[in-house]
Amino acid sequence: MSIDPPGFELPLRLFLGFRVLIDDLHAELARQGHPHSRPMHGFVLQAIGVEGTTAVDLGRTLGVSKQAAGKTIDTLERLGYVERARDARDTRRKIVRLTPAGVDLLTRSARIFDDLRARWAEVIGPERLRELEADLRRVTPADVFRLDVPGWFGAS
Amino acid sequence: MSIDPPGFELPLRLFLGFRVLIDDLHAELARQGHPHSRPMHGFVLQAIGVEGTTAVDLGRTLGVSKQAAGKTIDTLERLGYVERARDARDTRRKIVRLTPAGVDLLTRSARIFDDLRARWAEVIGPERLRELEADLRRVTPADVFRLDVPGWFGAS
DNA sequence: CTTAATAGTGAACCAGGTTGTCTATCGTGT
DNA sequence: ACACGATAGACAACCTGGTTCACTATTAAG
Repeated sequence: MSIDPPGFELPLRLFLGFRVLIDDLHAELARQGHPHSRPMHGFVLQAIGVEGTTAVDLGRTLGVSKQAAGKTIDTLERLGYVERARDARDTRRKIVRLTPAGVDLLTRSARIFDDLRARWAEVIGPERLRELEADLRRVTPADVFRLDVPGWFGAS
Repeated sequence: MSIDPPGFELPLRLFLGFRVLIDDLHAELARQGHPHSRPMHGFVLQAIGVEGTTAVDLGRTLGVSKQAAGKTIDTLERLGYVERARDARDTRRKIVRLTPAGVDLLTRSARIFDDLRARWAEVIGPERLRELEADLRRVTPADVFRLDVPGWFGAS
């Protein structure tokens, strides 16, 4: 490689760590009956939450337009992970709620993430893993959503 | 948040760490005369390397089709970071090479990444940072390119 | 009660990925 | 020597998912 400073490895390793976790998660989710689940879905379902939300709010949470949020909801609805219901108080709004399949996906994801974390603890040791998480917490912002990964990384 | 296991934080922190580094890099690059540089560009320029490459090879390196690589090269060419030259040995091939602007972008990125890493070292301590990198190396694959981030995270 | 703000939707557009097709050129085997 | 398969690049069509603009329906406020 031409230009390979020490600082160049750090972002790569962080991303690869993220990616390997997400890939392992979805391989396991596919085995557990969610073959069509995509990386974005879990995050969106998490952002929707058990309380439900609306397209506008979801867009705000994820940092995308309400139209983009609406399209994502369409996809999740088609996959059976969410459903839309009219709000009696405000007939403009449509509440987006998790279906049992959506809750199942979130529940399994949670357990699988715990398992993957345990595997990391076996490799690098539980203490080092706790330190790694603590260190990352100190150098990253608190705001957890607003990933807006698709688009953000784009080359345009 | 509804479902918030310990294992759920780890991938988020990894991604946020990656993202905060990349965002800071591009904020600084914009200040240093590269306002149109996007996250993907640095990785692609790195993959092209000072030796140059072809669309087919670049596609192989990045894990995308040769057509997609060609489109990315079009963009970088339009921005003035690479240029295409005919290969005298094989007139089918077009060698993609970094322009001085492309080399400048890579050089500055390298220095800025080093600076950002130094800032992390100030926050969490140099020893902890080395441990963090060593630990990540043990849980991530060696293959550094093939990010194929756009698309991989998609919600389709 | 008029008017401004908000929720959702559709259309047009853009970026960037895919596959399929096509031409030009290279390289090899007979 | 030459035919033929493999390769490089480009073009088109299509898909996804993002954007903005425009529009309707409904709520909230002056």
